[in-house]
Amino acid sequence: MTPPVPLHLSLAGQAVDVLREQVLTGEIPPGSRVNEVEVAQKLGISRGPLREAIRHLASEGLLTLVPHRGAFVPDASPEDVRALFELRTALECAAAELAASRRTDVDLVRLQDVCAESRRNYKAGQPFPYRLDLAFHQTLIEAARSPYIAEQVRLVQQRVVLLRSALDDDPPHQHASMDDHDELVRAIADGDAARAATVMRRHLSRVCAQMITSLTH
Amino acid sequence: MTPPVPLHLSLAGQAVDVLREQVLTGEIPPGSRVNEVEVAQKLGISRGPLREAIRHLASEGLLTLVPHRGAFVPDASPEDVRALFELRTALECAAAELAASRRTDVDLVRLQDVCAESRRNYKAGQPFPYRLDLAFHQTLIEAARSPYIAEQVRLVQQRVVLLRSALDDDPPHQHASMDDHDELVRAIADGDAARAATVMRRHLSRVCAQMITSLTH
DNA sequence: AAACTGCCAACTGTCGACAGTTGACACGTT
DNA sequence: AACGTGTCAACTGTCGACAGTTGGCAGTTT
Repeated sequence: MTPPVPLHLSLAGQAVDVLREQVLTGEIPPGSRVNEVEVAQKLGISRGPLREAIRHLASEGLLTLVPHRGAFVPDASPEDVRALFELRTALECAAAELAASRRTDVDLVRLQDVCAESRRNYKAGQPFPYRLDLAFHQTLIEAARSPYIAEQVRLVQQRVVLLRSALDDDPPHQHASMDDHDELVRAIADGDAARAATVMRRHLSRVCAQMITSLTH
Repeated sequence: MTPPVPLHLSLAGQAVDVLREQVLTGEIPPGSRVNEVEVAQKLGISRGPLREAIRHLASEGLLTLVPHRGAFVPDASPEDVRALFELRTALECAAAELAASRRTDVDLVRLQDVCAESRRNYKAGQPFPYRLDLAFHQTLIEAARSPYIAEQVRLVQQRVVLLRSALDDDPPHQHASMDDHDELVRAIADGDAARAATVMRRHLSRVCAQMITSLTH
């Protein structure tokens, strides 16, 4: 029944998926260590594939390796957050510019749909789910049609998820984010690359500040 | 005495250095495969550490992995070059802006030194060595003081080195590059972030075009 | 009591061997 | 002769075991 093999990712690949999930959800908390034999047994695999998975996640920035000590889940300082957002800003501003000049009409519809769903959710009293924020930025990246930038944005967003601590809880911030998204879509709809970049920069600057304050309190 | 251990990199780490060198110099030509047992024997190590090294280089984009087939040195299409330079432009334009606003005086001196040495070299009839071009961009990145951007630029530059095919041979292009560098330094000296970004964008656009033409001919 | 020294357990780094898959070659069929 | 099939060698994926290093703990000294 199950497809013979194609679904059957290598053990290392499966381990990457499981570990990534556990790190991003905080099931393996920041600062803690990853014991190779212990985790390998828990996953029912040998240490070889698990090591491969660990190194892979380390290359994505989700783990940090210390020689002869093992792999640790990094916990971030405000300075780290600031530096990481400088990278994110560089990438996503460029993506916003490209999206403004390359977008198709279906790209535009997709972006508007995500924004609309966010509004609906919000008005229904629900918080602005991080899921929809991710979806918006993801859709924008696809509209930019720049595979290398897209890949890097994906990695950076992952690291942001790793550091984010309850960003969903601040209604004024949520409202501002949704406004930013709407304004971004308008700029992209107009094909105004410069304005798209400007709005994106302001948006990420706000998000970064919010993260740092919620990190230090 | 040699420090007790720190010099003693892990076998995997040593393998990474050796392999990276061989890939970047073309000693292992693009399109060719990396045989695990063969290379492991040649390096005098086991397959374990070598596999780790291969995966690491793959995460840097210097090798591409194919399940059950092995690791290959990627050879690029013009479309790849264009997409890669979109990423490079995003990163280095941001770096140029940051450098313009954060540079210290010694940063400025270093940049001017590199430019001066390039000029001297060029007037002496020598070609503009790629080494100095790398040095310039490296110095600019350091002046930007943004560690995450710096790391990504390093990785992208590496991939550019991998694709570049005799860029040193076109004198007009070299001249234009040196002019671009000089103008960049002036913008950074003035603290003019917007102009620095503009010049960097034009510079990389030129380099990209040059690479694509020299790739297709 | 504080500091130093030597030992020990736990864990990572490395190795060699086995199992499963892939692509190619040879053979047989139409 | 072209095509389909079966077999095989080569290589990657995975495993279990050994060696070297690290950090901590107990014992000793001042």
